[in-house]
Amino acid sequence: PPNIAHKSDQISIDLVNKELWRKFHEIGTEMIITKAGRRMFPSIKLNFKGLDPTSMYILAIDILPVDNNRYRYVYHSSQWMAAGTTEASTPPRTYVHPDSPASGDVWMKQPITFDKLKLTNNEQNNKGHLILHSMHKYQPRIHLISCGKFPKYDVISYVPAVGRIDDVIRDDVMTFVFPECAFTTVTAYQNQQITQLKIDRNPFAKGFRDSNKSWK
Amino acid sequence: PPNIAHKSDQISIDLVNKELWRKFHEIGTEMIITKAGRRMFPSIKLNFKGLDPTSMYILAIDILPVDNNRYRYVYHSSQWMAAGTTEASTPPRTYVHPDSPASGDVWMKQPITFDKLKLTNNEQNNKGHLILHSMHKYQPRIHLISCGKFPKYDVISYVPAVGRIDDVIRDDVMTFVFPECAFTTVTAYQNQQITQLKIDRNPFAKGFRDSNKSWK
DNA sequence: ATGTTTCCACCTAGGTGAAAACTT
DNA sequence: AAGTTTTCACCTAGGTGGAAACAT
Repeated sequence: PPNIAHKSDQISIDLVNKELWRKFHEIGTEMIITKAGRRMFPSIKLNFKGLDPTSMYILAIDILPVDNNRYRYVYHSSQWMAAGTTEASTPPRTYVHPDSPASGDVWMKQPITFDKLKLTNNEQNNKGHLILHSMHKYQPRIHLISCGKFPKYDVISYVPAVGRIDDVIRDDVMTFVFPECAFTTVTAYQNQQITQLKIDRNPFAKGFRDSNKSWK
Repeated sequence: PPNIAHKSDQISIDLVNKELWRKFHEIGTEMIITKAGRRMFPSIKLNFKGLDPTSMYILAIDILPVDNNRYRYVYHSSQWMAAGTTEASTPPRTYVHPDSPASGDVWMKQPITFDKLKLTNNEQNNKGHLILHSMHKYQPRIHLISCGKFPKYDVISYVPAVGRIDDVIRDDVMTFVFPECAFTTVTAYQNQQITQLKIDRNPFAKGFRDSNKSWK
């Protein structure tokens, strides 16, 4: 259709903090989920190329279970083992990046981070957090949706509240998957290497930095 | 034109924190402006009624000088006195509310606050702050711009980056002025009653609360 | 003299992992 | 036993007015 950027454009997305993600992925990334909602660390940070500078795009993310298995962490082998299956969960929510919709211009100007996204295990959550089950493996997906030119007013960028994207026209949606962003959900860290890497890299996380002593 | 809400709709905007603004206005509201940019306190908090729930609106604010006078504060009479005129300043910037554009539904659901707006005296500011001159009197104006239905995707709300609205079609713009929001710009408070009221009401401002002693 | 800038102690607001309490 | 929730000390991030330094 006219006014809609199409897949055939040379659009590409790069995971900016790829190295950090891979460091976690080597060990086995764990994400804490809580009732109140917890950020992901690392967060997904993207670089865009090849967008039409004047077309509007909506950027969204969802997180799909990679299988129906429940996993448990086996300490002596430092591995996650499948431990039974669970029933199918409710359809995943979609988190719309708060800068959406924005012109290609805006998306390409600087790296875009999903740092406000929160994960929860509370099925009743009404704050737009993504609802996941603990002790399961998940794979985030990025969706870029082309939605034509914004009419009439030349406002540079647009930011949506948290919302859903349902019934999208598939031809205008590009989906990107970064395998290094897969993770296992937990309510408390299982692998101490993960804990240490989070403490080392997340500015908000300062555990027992010096010794093996507690704060008290 | 079709799809555009019109002035004839029974649209109204209420200043939610009217009482606080009037308390300041009685004394003579002062707003600190800095090079780096400073928030307004109070901030402008609005309630919307009568919008078309499914039409999109952009909400914006600008701040106009009320005259060409420069003012100085006369301590012994606790009054602002005109003290010479200044040349015409550059055309005022417009600050677009970061939730813009959003559907009438979203604007009406809860009070909308311009709490991210910052004022500066730096003419070279490139962060979208509103540029004002110190020791002048100003009047904020609210602009509500109807821009039709957002096409194709049913995203609930949109938030723009800081930007300008130029060349708007006047028929679709409603402008609201709250006289109690007028203020004088300063780089340091002149009237100590203003200082005290800010300290009392602004949660971020904690001056010498107990006595007349300094922190040191 | 008068107005501005810089720096800072003091706040609010909220993101962390650890530990203890709780649940099943 | 295994997993979840709650609480909390410790952080980052950033909004205040005061005081001193600076500028004109």
